[in-house]
Amino acid sequence: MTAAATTPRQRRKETRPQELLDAALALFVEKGFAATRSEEVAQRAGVSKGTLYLYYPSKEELFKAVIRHNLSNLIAEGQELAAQFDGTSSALLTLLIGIWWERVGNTPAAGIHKVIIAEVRNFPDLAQFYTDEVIAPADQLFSFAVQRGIDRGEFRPLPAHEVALALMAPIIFLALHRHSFGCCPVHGAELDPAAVLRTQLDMVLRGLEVRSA
Amino acid sequence: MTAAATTPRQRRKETRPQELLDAALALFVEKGFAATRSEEVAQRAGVSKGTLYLYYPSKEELFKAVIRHNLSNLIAEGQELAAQFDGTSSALLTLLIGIWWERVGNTPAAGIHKVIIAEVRNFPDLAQFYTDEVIAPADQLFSFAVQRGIDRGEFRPLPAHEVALALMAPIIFLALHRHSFGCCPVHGAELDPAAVLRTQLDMVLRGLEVRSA
Amino acid sequence: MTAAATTPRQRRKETRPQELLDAALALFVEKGFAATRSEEVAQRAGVSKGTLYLYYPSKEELFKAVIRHNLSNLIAEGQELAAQFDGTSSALLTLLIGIWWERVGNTPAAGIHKVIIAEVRNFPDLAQFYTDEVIAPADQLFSFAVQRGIDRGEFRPLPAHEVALALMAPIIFLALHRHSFGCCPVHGAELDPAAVLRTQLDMVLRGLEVRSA
Amino acid sequence: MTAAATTPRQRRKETRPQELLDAALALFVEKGFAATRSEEVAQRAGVSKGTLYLYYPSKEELFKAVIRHNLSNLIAEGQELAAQFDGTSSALLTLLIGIWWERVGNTPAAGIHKVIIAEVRNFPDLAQFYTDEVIAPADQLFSFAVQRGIDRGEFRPLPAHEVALALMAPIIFLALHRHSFGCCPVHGAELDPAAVLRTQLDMVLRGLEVRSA
DNA sequence: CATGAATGAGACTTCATTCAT
DNA sequence: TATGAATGAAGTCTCATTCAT
Repeated sequence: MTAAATTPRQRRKETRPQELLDAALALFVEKGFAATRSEEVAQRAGVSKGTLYLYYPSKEELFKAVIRHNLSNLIAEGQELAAQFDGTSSALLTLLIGIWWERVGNTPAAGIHKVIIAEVRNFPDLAQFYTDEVIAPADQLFSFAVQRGIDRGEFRPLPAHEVALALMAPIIFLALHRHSFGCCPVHGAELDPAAVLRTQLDMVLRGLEVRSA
Repeated sequence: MTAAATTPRQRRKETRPQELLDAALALFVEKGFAATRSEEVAQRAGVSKGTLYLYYPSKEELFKAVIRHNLSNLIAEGQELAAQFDGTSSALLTLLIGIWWERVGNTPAAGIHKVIIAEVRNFPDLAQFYTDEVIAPADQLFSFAVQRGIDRGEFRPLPAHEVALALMAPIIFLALHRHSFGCCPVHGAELDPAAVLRTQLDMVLRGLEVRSA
Repeated sequence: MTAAATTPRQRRKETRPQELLDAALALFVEKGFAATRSEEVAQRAGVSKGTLYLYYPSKEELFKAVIRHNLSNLIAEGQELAAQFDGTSSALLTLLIGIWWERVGNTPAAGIHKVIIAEVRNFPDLAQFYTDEVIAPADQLFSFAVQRGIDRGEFRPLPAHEVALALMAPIIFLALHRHSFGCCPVHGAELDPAAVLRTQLDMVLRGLEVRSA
Repeated sequence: MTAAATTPRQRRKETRPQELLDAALALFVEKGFAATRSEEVAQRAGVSKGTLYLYYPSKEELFKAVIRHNLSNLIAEGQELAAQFDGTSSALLTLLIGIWWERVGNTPAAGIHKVIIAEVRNFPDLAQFYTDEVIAPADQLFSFAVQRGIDRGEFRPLPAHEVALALMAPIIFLALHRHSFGCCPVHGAELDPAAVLRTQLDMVLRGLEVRSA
């Protein structure tokens, strides 16, 4: 009856959005956007269905918030990092991919891409939002790093954008796998993600670099 | 006696399955498995809802039939081809990928993988079916071709299975893209698929081959 | 190619109605009227769905035919028998019930009453038909036999119609049981029908007869 | 701001189950289990289809709840009463049957047996539930009362279980009739239920009692 | 006569969203 | 703010009946 400095409920109020976002991320990734029931999101966040709608006016807006919260910021960081980077372009790319792996690839956030790919055509607004907020900036970031390597004579003069895609392909491939077959106990689809990622990037970088001799 | 007031009610038992399969493929790829209404499939095939269920006892069985019809056979062909192939392993891989591109990548069938990835977790039976019928055999096929190259001294001695994945990654990446962002008029996500595929595989093969000098 | 005196198909044609009626009786009794699919009836009779509709224009007409074939005739026979009977009224009733048991109670036809009871309210036409063709005549038959006993001083002077019901109740009870719980392997509802019938009728007749001393 | 355009949307969690149970009982008895549409139940209870499913997860569970609510409790009461009863066994049986008539026979609940009989074979789960919850206990109750009469020398030493059936037969017969032919305006099937019941039980008891002289 | 492919109304159940409390 | 009861549109699948062959 005597109030603590901040009662549990008050403290709760400030962290609600975060809790909802986490719950939503987990469920969207697990079941997809359409198949996730809003009640389940609320339940997992420990609130009622009504409360969810108090914070986000619809399931679609909730998903946008999830994307913003988990990906948009990260990409911005990457862009700053790239702008100030000092070492070789191979090192830059390796660093960027390492960061991605740690902060996204190895977390539930990697599943967002799967969800988007699956439902683009049914939710065009969502698709456009994701393109603007995530795909375009990420593309730009990798293209920049590749072009930097070409300009500095480290890489062969290939079309930067396509090379960027070649670099992102294994990343995305892995992210998709981890959140589809990788999750289900489906016999015959096991993978060691870190090893696969290393092998693939190694191969691509090796094919990209100028051969000294 | 007067002009027909109702539907023609054509009888075409022979061609129905094919028509239904085509309609189903198109819609599953466009909207996903769960989001495709069975009535829509029927309509697109020019029949009534009931007729669809005359041929396939459930939406899930319909999807399995789509997979079998579009992918299972093709993979079997590839396996035969690989077994009798005579040229270099690079040529074999290039040929296999070329065939895939022509018969799958460049057709709606490429979208099946997207659908599966999206819905594995909600339809485990479907996932297992796809793994058994498509993923495992395809994996085996590419691994075989890579191992052949290693055994014949054409490729560096890398783990065959992981290299196979590196080869399939761009294919799958492309297939996914073509049937997600590539379909929507989403500004900023355009791609020239054939060119991308060429670049990526080129890079991987280049990284794979033994350097003579 | 040379025709036999009667080809199988020709012989079939004459027995079709009988076969359809038998199949229908079995299925209606097993699953009820509404729950029996007409296709199943056809299948069990070894013909196609269309053929069934060639002989009976609707499921309802088919059921009426089943009733007529299995019950109407029997009751008419009973009425003739009662009219000419010579012995005691107890003997007459025992005979009538014996015949019923042999020709109806112990055959699938006993299930018809269950079906009717279950679906009267959804199919009033059927109900009226059954009342006119079966219930009323049967009632009349038993009432007649009871009244005969009273008139001849064998039975106490009770209201004949109500006594008739008391006599029919165990019969009907048994028929219903045999075709509901008695069919399912439902633990705790087993019964020895013949014994039960004997006990019950014994009791009723004993309560009905005039006590000599 | 203007007059409500939509439904009142009352909130009455407390009274809903009772209202739904009543509506369900009425409709199941009128039309049978399979033929009753869940939407109709909801409508009759004054709620929407969705609301029904808020309280009972399926039509089958709804029916089970109806059975429990209307019969299970009553039988338990009867068992207590029988255990403490002091008078003759004839009086006990007459009392039990009187209670049944008042609380079940003369209410819609009497129709439940009809529904069950009609659909046992199509819904085995329901049948088993009814057997366990109703038939077995009722059987036990009547058998107990009969055996008590035999043990106390009031009744002839007949097999108790079969006598119990003879006593229940008219009850059930009546219940079935009241909710089948008795409901429809079917000419030729009228009955005065109370009188019939009296006549039949009288006769059975008369046949059961030990004759003093 | 016989067939069985085709139809389409209709059943149960789910779930995003609203709103009275 | 927070709740959770209530809504109703929508989706899968069934089946009596029809009709072209």
